[in-house]
Amino acid sequence: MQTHSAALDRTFHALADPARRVMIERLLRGPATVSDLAAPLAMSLPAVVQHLAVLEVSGLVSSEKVGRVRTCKLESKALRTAEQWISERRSFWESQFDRLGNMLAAETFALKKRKRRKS
Amino acid sequence: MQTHSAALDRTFHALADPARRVMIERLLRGPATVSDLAAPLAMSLPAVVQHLAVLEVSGLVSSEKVGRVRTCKLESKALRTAEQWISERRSFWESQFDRLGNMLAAETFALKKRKRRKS
DNA sequence: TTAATACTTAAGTAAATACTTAAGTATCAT
DNA sequence: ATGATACTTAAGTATTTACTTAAGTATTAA
Repeated sequence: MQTHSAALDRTFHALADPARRVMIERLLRGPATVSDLAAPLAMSLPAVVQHLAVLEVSGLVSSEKVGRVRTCKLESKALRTAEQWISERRSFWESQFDRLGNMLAAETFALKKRKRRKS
Repeated sequence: MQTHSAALDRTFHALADPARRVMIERLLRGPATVSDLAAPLAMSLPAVVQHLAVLEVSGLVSSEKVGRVRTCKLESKALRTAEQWISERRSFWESQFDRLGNMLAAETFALKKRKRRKS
């Protein structure tokens, strides 16, 4: 379990913006140009290019320029890594206790704590 | 598919910081006090409290104060929502094409584009 | 060759982030 | 009552974000 990961920082940060998620959504349907990505967004082209840079640095998107057109596409690896981080932790958490077990664990924890304090 | 979600913004943003992920990691093992969460982190207590606020606003963590001690615990709902957003998109993307199909789709796209341009 | 297209670069700004230190305020233990 | 504990609040700062407008630079089309 590696929680200290600059890659995860970048991926989650990239996903934390609605404009960038809209761009990802568009790329799910297939490759797109910068203009294509900009079309549904209420902001200037340079702003979109900056969002694109965040997506590329995170590894979520790659792009290539041919002629004057830059074509962007999704890279599933980063998405998979982020999903895995969450998934591993969520399933650990959910399997560890059911609703009742959770309460029992909390009691145990409180008890141990009291003992530790006294010593 | 709802990509415009302030809740997702907050959850992904909360997950984008290594200190906050360490705090989550600690909470996977069970409830913890603010001091417990602060212990492994190289920063002041107020800084930790600020991170905790981010986690609480995102819904990833809840806390309750009893006496002078605030006890924090994980809430799996937000984690599940974030995981779902990624999972839905990744599986859509991955099922849509295999490596070869992907290339074919890219060709088709380029072709359509050329036609559009000519009309 | 000229004009339009598709970005790109640069520079500036307002707001949000991630901290800090200093000074509180309730509890709890003695 | 007094001091120690466990936060809390306030206020300040450096950096990063998320934009903007203006002015480029290649390509492509006419």
